[in-house]
Amino acid sequence: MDLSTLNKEQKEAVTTTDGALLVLAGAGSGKTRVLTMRIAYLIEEKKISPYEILAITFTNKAAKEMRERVSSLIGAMAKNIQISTFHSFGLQIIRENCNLLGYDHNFVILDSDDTLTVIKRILKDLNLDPKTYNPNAIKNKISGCKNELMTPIGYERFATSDFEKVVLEVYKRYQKTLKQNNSLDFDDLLVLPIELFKEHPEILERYQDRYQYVLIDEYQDTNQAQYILSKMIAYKYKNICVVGDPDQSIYSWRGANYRNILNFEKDYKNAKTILLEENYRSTKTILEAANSVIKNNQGRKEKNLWSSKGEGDKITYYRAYDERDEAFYIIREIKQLLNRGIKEKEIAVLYRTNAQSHIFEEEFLKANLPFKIVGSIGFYSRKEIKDLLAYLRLIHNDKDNVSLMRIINVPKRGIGLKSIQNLIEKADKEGTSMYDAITSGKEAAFKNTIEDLKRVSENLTLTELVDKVLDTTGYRQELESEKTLEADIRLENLEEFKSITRAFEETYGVISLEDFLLETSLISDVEEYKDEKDRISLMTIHSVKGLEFDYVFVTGLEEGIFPHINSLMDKGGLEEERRLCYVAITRAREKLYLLNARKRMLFGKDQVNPASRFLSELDPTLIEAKQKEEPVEVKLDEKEYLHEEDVNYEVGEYVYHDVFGMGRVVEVSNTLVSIAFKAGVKKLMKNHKSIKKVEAE
DNA sequence: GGTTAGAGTATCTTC
DNA sequence: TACTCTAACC
Repeated sequence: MDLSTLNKEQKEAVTTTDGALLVLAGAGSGKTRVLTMRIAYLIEEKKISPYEILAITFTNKAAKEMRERVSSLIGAMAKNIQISTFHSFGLQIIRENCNLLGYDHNFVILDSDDTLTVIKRILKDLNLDPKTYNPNAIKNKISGCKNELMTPIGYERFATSDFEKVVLEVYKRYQKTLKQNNSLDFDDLLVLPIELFKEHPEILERYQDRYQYVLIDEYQDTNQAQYILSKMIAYKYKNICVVGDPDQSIYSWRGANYRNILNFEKDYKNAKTILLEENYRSTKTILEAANSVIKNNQGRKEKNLWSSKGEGDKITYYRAYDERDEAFYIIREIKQLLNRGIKEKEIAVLYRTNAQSHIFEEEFLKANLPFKIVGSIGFYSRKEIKDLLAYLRLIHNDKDNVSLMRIINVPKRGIGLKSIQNLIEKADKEGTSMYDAITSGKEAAFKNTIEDLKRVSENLTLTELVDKVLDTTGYRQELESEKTLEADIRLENLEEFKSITRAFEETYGVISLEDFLLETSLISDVEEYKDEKDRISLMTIHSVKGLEFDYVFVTGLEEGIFPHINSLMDKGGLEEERRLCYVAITRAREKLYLLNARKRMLFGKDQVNPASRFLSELDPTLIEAKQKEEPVEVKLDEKEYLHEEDVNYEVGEYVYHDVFGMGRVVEVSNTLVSIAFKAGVKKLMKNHKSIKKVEAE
């Protein structure tokens, strides 16, 4: 194996295979390279079976990328390595042992919306006002308990205030409800394996023997449950390698404790520590900018990150008039980059909150720039998709009261709140699920529909089942008769859902409903299934962690936005925002753009925010500032690039596009048209002037 | 039981 | 702004 491309420290990190190893890897120091090479080294040089390696990443995206990169080193064997997130690893353990844990194999996983619904329901049962007892706050508190491995009984002695006592009561009921519904939440995916291992040491030992080599990425972001879980698995052989960077710890709000990484040397007595301090990613300018910001955090271990790359371009700071102007500037700049031959996939636009993405989405669409929004304003949280999934889940697990309540009256069947309340009480009295409690009335017709679907589901592919559900429930019909733009989009999304099920069927052959539901429950983003290469990425800073781009635009650098208003109260929160800023800056390889707006629409009101403090922390010599003092005429006037009258297309029609060349229409909706170009399928505005119809010969 | 209007509130980040 | 929830009507 060729290790000659690695520096001394990297090489050491790759070849120190036995025992505990801590790799403190600064941003861009080749961390992923080390991890993937290490796995390849274990297999090729140390002759470790791929089955004996467990690699944990933080996101699905990172897991996917790691597998690809290992695969390019060692080929097909890579698919036998367990590379997954903590949550999907936990899910796997639960699936392999669900009977011991007291769950039926057809359990379902509730997402955070579902959990919130359950909590609201419980508050209602307890006759508590959700205004006094904020359901979201309760949810977070319960999740916090679970991540600290605190059961309701354990929480009892901490619950002293009135609010905490309510949380305790809700927590107790919440656990009971989940169990009754044969369902789990995200936190259970970590908690249950730990419980299992505590009660059944022999099972733990099986996993310890199975995974003799453990690697964990982004260790600074592990919470207590994840920390304990990894410790348990690695306890017997102690071949554990953790990689991380305390300066990039940005998940404390969900229980991550960056001290886990600082305490590693205490946890493993003979642990070896390797520092990776050479940055291969960014120009000196970018790196210095990152350093000048992060050094304002107190109580951090000083690092000496350096780059052998050149100075590079200065950082561009643009102070826009408002958020639209911010988008316009980015679009103008990107167009210039593209003209210079820069690829779309090398450009990223970052923001602090998902809400900021709207304006970019809108303007990018108008400007005809190909983009993808990566992140959690997910496809899967759309109403129609959640409804469809609720049907599928109920077909799969009729104990799932949450799903049942969601769709028993969607589309309208004349089953109102009163009937549902009655059903809940009946089920409660008889000690059954709501589904089983149905015996008569309009509800019985609904039950019949589900029974039919259950029956046919055994002989249909997943995609066929989806169609069947939409047809027999009348869901599709209802949307079709609406004839509104909104209904149109919903129908389009349901079609999109089928393209996902189809993709699954292509990858796995026949996929069972069970596998599909579990597989998708951990993925919030359709983009993770697609692999379109040449698009500009728009995403939150949290989702961009672990990725890198040549050109990076960091937007919304305003007090109240970034740093976010909720973080200004305490020092810890502010320091986490600063780490977030550090992560954002260090994503860029070649050039960094920093932007903010003088005035921004927030909750329907204009707000004027001062520039972010992070900007003033930057060394001014690294920056070239531009700003717009006065509001100017909107340059990208719609008339300039849109036809006034509607243009219509038919599937199969040929068109010519100013940038993408010849293409063929593959899909048409009310406002958009999908066209297959040589460069791939693009979704464009129908009325855009850059598209011209071409008569077929 | 369904519909609608008006009020109230919220978005911070994710598996 | 945009969404959700509630109360009062039909």
